[in-house]
Amino acid sequence: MARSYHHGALAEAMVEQALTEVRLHGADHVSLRGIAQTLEVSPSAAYNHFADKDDLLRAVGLCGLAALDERMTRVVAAHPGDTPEAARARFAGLGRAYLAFAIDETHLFQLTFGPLCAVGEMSPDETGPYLKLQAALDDVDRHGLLRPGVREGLDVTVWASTHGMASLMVEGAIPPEAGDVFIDSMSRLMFAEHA
Amino acid sequence: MARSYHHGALAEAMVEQALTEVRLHGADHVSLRGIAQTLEVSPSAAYNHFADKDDLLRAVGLCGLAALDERMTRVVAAHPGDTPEAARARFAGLGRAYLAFAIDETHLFQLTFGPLCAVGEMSPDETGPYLKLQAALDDVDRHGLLRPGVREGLDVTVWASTHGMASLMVEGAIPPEAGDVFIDSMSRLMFAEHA
DNA sequence: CTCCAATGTTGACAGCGTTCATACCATCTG
DNA sequence: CAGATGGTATGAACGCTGTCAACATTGGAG
Repeated sequence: MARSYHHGALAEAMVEQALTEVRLHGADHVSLRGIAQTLEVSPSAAYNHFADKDDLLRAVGLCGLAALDERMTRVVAAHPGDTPEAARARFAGLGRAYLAFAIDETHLFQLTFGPLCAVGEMSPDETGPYLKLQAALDDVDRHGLLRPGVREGLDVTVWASTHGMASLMVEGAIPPEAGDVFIDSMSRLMFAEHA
Repeated sequence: MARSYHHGALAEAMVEQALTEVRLHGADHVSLRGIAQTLEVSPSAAYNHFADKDDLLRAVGLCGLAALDERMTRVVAAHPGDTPEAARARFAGLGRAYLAFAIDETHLFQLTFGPLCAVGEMSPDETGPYLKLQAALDDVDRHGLLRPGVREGLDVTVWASTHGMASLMVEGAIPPEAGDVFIDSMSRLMFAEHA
């Protein structure tokens, strides 16, 4: 059946193949034709499943978001409990996971948060990373760890900071080792007493 | 002379044309052939001045950096003086200018800080924006406005925050109006007494 | 068993970046 | 003033791309 006229799961296969090629060479260097050839399928077969090339790449971008979300989920799971220490560990861990994702999966990160994917227009449940960050921030606040009067707008500020740090590291403007310095700096800014 | 066989200043003309097309449609939607056609020049003429298309786009990206730098220079000039108030105004103004640039020149911002341009490998004097931010941070610190023990790593943190905010606004993930909230939030985090 | 809708193919089109051989022409040399 | 030089532009060509319309094949529902 593997050799039959119909592929059976072309859509998933194309996303997967595109995903690995994006990981290797970046979104700009993947071609629909190349993917089709690797899958031993005619180039135009893709158009039964995707509106165009960008549509396929958007699907890959969603995989990137999912991968980031998974990393963050793991971090949350690794630091359970309702103690202040756990809350702080979760928060810092989430930041580190975000940066680690950007470094490990540079190309995927660029696609996911690039112009093609328009993160801004995603459905809320696809924006897991932001929600997790919000939750961690709430926990940290609930334990009274934040400096007073600092909470307003902090969700956005923290997300922006982390995302900017990740972006600049990906572009080579800031060396990857600076990640810890950043987390520390951010902690000093936010927390009442620095650990 | 305008009709002569030799153009005379093709390189500059191409960068300029590419710049306006990037501004309008984004770097992904400009073609070397299109630019050549607009300039009434053969497509291959470009290769006397640029190694390839990416090389031309990199030049455009530098224009973006210059434009940002110019905005920031204007801000510094608009708030002269060695008073604490002026220092704070300069600092906040620089942040706002960065965000405004990203919003006004979305496509240019994406190109300048995108994968193609590799901001990280630029010569130091091309990185004016970061230097200006550093200087403003020094001023603000010299006047004792910062919360104690917060200065270490703050250059990078502030740059990352602002850049991340700009990026997320550009991608549509955060609405442009949130800029002021961000500046306020950042101020609360950094400054000893909030204005 | 037949027909349908989904899925894949074939072939073509226009456009792209890039290259190579060639033509042009301002300027410097004799 | 003649001629060589070398930077600059041209033209045609190559291989590649995304995309489309017309056609072929198939599995499954009626």
